[in-house]
Amino acid sequence: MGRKKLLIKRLECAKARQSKYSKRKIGILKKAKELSVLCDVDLALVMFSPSGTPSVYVGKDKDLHRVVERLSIMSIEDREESEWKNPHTINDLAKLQIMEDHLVASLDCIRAKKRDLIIQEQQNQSIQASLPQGEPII
Amino acid sequence: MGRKKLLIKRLECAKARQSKYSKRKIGILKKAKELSVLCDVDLALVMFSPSGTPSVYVGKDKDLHRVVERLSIMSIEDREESEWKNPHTINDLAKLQIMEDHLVASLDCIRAKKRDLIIQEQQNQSIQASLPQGEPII
DNA sequence: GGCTATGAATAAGC
DNA sequence: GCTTATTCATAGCC
Repeated sequence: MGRKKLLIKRLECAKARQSKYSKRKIGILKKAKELSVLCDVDLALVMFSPSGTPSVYVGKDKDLHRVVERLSIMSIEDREESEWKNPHTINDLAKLQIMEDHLVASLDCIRAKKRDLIIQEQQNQSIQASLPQGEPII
Repeated sequence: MGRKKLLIKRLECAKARQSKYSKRKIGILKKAKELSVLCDVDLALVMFSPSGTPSVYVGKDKDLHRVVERLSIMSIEDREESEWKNPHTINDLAKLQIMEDHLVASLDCIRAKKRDLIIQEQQNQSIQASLPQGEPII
């Protein structure tokens, strides 16, 4: 769309990339929101500008939020690691700490779920064992 | 766009939601890919159809893949949990175990990074301490 | 899932 | 960022 047809290949000029990104980011964020609302659908979109700034849209399921946050943090971390130039070590340590905290919280959550499931399974088995004999449940 | 202007609100007919999703999914996936290629940008898009099938596009940075996979698994898990009807407990336990393993691996990775940073920081300090006195570095 | 009329997104240019 | 000529995505149909 636009005055001329544009070939979809990497724009070599960095300035052009940033400019194009600024415009199209708005469009795709709108599309994501429309799709999520119209179709009542779980959706997550994360993008990083050429300079590394993340933009996020998460539709409907708010549980996706936490995962997407982690996605953003991890990717920023990866980017800075690859641009490893200055010793902003304290800042990086703080970010790692945040990531670690997030992961520990997620682990706690998952292990709690596991415990619940195991307990529930045991209860099901004892109920089944105490039932009068009938057709075996498959 | 289209024959009439469409208001952006949840389509009440489930059949219409699925149909609309099928069409717009193609459009937004194309947009995501174009943006990622044109602007050479890291991007992740995950959607779940009304019936729960995930569609994914990840552009450029393949490290996002692992996180997006986890995003998909976790969201499927959440969905099935909310549709809690049949005791397919074993299956759920297996999924939780996969998630736990992923998280543990991520934690190991992050803690290793932390150790490296701390050691590096200590080395920087001892180098600095052994330098001749000059202007303090701020 | 394919077909058009139409509304939207956006390429160039300011 | 704002405007406008164009191309693109898609609503309603089948």
